[in-house]
Amino acid sequence: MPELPEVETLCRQLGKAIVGKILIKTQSLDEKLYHFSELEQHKVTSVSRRGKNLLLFFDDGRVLTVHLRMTGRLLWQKENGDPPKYTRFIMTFSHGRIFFIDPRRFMTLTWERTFPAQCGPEPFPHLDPAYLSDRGKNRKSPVKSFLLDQATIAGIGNIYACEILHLAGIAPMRPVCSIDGQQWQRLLSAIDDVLNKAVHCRGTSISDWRDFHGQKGTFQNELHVYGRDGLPCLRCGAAVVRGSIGGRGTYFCPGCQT
DNA sequence: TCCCATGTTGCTAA
DNA sequence: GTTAGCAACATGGG
Repeated sequence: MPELPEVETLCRQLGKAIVGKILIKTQSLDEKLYHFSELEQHKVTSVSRRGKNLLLFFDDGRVLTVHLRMTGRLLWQKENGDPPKYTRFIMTFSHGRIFFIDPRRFMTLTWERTFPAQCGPEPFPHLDPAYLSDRGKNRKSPVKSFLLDQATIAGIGNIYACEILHLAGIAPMRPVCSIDGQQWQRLLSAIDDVLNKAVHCRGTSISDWRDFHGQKGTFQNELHVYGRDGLPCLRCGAAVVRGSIGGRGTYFCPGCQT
């Protein structure tokens, strides 16, 4: 579910709600995971994002790294009341609670002195123009797999990879090493445009994504290819095709992505 | 019933 | 060393 724009949205909202506040209590509603009573009575000093990881820094120097995987959500609630269905973990502050909701239970929480980051550079808000083409110059793998590789770039997922390649006019199965200079420029600028716009839209609510306050994002209204197989391309009118690359559903326009 | 799913990891084989 | 493919994780929705 959550890719960079969704995690960035949560990061900003969470920062406003809990930085400087003391975590009073934690509760695990999933016996399989999450026994973090050591977090209690510590103050949150800052909140940041690394790729799709959300990082909560505490005043004892440790970091809680939250990865939402496919269906994880965080929801802030000021009032008392029952936790929503699929709530797996609860953090209680003096002024509200955070529900960690995850139907599929893939979400991971790790509590360490350092955060795990075998992540490549951040594409948001900007990426070094020379980096991508240099890293990709000898690679034969499909450019879409390259974009999804978190060690290459941190934070791009399946929806935004499809949208970025469509905006750049590049077919997703193209070998990375076949991308020419002008196409690298288009790719860079498409990464920049798509991610910045998606952050501005507070993410893509295609099925169940909601932000920290339960609101839908609006980028689902801006999608040009993702989920549009059989429908006309919004740029050239050809029918959008759904294929598979690296085992992931891949939407592209055979008319204007070459 | 079958297939799909916004993610990651680990294994196998080419 | 690369790379592609696939199962696994666990569950809901169409």
